[in-house]
Amino acid sequence: MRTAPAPPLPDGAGDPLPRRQVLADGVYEAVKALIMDHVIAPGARVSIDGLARRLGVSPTPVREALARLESAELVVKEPLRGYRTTPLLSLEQLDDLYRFRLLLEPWAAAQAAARADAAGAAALRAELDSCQVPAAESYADYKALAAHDTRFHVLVAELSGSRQVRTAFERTHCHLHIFRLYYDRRIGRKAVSEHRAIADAVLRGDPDAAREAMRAHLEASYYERLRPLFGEAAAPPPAG
Amino acid sequence: MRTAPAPPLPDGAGDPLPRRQVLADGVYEAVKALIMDHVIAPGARVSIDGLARRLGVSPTPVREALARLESAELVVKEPLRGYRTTPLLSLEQLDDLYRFRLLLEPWAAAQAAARADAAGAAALRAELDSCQVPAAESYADYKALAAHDTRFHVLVAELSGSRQVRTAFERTHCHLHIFRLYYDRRIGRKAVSEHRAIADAVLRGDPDAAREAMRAHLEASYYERLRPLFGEAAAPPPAG
DNA sequence: ACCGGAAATATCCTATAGGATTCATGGGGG
DNA sequence: CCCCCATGAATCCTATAGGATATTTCCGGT
Repeated sequence: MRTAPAPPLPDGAGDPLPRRQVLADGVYEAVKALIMDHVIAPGARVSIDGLARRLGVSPTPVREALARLESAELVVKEPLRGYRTTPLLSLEQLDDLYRFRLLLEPWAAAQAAARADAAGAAALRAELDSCQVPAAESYADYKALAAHDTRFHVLVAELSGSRQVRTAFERTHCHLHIFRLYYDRRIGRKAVSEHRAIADAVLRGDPDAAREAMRAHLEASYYERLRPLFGEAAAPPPAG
Repeated sequence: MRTAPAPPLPDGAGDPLPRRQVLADGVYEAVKALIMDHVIAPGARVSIDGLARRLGVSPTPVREALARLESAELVVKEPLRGYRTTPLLSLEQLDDLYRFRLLLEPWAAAQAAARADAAGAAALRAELDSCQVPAAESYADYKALAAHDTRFHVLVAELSGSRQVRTAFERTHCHLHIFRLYYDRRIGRKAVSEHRAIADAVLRGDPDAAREAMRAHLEASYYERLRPLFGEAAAPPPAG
């Protein structure tokens, strides 16, 4: 018999959970973190009982959390065989993702500019101010910047006034997959300045400028930061 | 004490399940049917233990099924208080939904036309032929037509070649919400002929015609079939 | 008669047990 | 040496039990 614990984990990841109202929620976040930080490798199997032991809970809430993670496409279920983490984004999937973002987000930015109101403007300024400090190079700052990037894009989608667009965008979990793919700590400053350009256009109520700023931001993100990860082959434009 | 069973059910809905590989899958379909057929009313509470008793299974697979149904937005969870079915689509939500569809589906139809290949063409023809027979007025035919409509639109999204677009469209579960809203048995014939116009443009490889045919289909669906359900007030265009 | 609070009931949430299936290991045959 | 099959272990899936929380019912006070 092996009472041996699961493979050793870095720092505190996977330790027994702090008390939450519902365990399944905590398990969801814990497993998401394990996958995002590559503690559980892409394509690896995810044992229900194993996770339950590792997190110190019973399999029941783990099942519920995994069912939700499946809809985020971080894991896939094979009946009677268990769950498995999805592989990292391929180049084709990355192209497809940015083609999709180019379809939705410039439209959302233009709508946000056309609909700008006081509350929205305040929220946008608050989000930008939260990242006033150019992120240092620590891991914590990295995660903070990633969180800001996520919140900013969701906020713009929100300000478009279309719940469908916002939820469709959120359900891509694109930041999750992108930051899972890779992170270059030097990208922060440029991304933040591009965000500022988008926000300026929205706050000034200029739909065309907002649309264009968002398009430029997405293309810069793709060509300058992500596409190079896949080598030097010629990069076709994701826009179809 | 009331050992009285749950509210009586029409025909066989909610009876013990036929044997499936994994119970959670069967529970998912059964509960979806209960909600779609308004056996469980919009906004009503959905008891986990109650469903388990009604379906003759234990609460464990019911939990898993409900977690998945939540991501389809047919139910919402309130921690420690249980699940509740979502209300029917409001007029604002319907507008938003069609604005979103107008953003994605005409684009998808154009892409499908530009990329048309033999396999895709065959699939498209097969789907149309499956609805050759103009649907009669029975309930079974209604469900068959609804299923065809769903498959047709998903197929066009699929043929666009963008997995993001296809899954984003599927995740709206729009047909599910629309057919839950209402169904007029006389709409079948016109919808099918509109489908044929879209398919013709795709098969002939004409992106502009495909885009336009899809746009016309969506607008007809909205203005002629759905919008009137909400009364006679002036209908503003969903396109923003 | 109406409102507020306490007991009773129902429900949710988590843990555990056991049957069924799949995966891993080791030995025998080609 | 490689392949195939049997055995054992691990895992999944479902059911059930019990503590915790929310809801309903009932009763007394104003």
